[in-house]
Amino acid sequence: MESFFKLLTSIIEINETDRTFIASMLKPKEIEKGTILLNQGDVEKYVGFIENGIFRHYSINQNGKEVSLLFTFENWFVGELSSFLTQTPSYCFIEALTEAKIWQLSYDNMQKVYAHTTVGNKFGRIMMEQVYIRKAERERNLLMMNAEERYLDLIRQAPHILQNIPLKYIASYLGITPQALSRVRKNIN
Amino acid sequence: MESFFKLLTSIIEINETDRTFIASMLKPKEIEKGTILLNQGDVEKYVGFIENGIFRHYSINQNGKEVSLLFTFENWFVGELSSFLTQTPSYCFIEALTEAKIWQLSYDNMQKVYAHTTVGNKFGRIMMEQVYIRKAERERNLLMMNAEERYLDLIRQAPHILQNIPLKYIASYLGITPQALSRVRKNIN
DNA sequence: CGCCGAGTTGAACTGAATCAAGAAACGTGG
DNA sequence: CCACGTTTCTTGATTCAGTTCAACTCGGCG
Repeated sequence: MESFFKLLTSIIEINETDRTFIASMLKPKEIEKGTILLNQGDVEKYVGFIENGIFRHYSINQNGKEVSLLFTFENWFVGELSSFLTQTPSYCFIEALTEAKIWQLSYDNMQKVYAHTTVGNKFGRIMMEQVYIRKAERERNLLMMNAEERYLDLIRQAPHILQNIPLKYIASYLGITPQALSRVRKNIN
Repeated sequence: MESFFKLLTSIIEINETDRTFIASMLKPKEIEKGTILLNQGDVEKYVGFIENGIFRHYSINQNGKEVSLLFTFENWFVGELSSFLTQTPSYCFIEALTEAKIWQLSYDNMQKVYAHTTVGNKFGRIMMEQVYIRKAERERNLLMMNAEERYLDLIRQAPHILQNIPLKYIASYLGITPQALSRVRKNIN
């Protein structure tokens, strides 16, 4: 739990009361490798702070095509935000790619944090700003770069992904097939 | 300015003091059709609430390829958020597709609103949640749909775009050429 | 009128998908 | 620790969605 407050206090000062209040709402959860944390169609009830472990967010469309949307690592959050924020069914799955430990905060408790702490909304705003910026950058990459450029950008921006995630998932994250990624990698080496 | 407070009060209650404080920081701006509101490489100093008018956000890469990233309409905001929030150079342009009137809030004044009003952070958080959700949906569309599906989704979700924006811009928003869009449209009619 | 940008249509081309098969890595049970 | 089966990754051949290049139509505006 310390790692969560380390992130929090790097963004905002927090008094002891708020800290105790928030701490009381975080529930630890140990997760086995391969666990599906959230199913497509279910409502996301939690956002989890990752103490350790790696998660993959992915979606499957009507034709059975699967795409990876996000990989999340320690000291960041796991959870389907679109579903969590609106409390409507999720369009994506979340699975644990490794065993993991997270600290979960339920939607109801999140609302209490927003209502009863002085820091909640500011912290929430700044977190949302950060995830927004990442999504906006991804939109631009998908629209303006070809497969090779997107791959090069990924290994520049997030080399830890390459070291920890199977290539087939990286391929679908980049919007290409594993075969195409294999050829891109062959080409640049 | 009423339309801005209408949106604000639809999300959060606001007292007279805060309202007056925020109102004092909004500066009106009349904009001619074709005006470039923001240049690639410049830092976005304002976020603007659109009283009327239509704007296009677009980016141009090294190869001269231009893509439209966002169209914004009345009762919503115009401004390059990634640049505004980080106060770093923008990767995109904003142009007025029509004449327009907006209410501008500078970055410095925005910080004052966050620091000195009780509603600022909550309103900011909820706005960021909304723009995040839109971007996440767009990411999914770009990764999971082909050109025709993206077009059909656009006219379903945002028919006003089709009615107000030249097809060449819609094409690049969808990530395709005007020729490809023309063929998609021919195909579905 | 004539010009100019937007939109359409056609033909050739290309980046990436698909289909298919083999090689390498991985996990599991003996 | 090895053997076997399974999954991941690679490579080749073919196909296809969308690009590029080029020409033409249309509508608005000087």
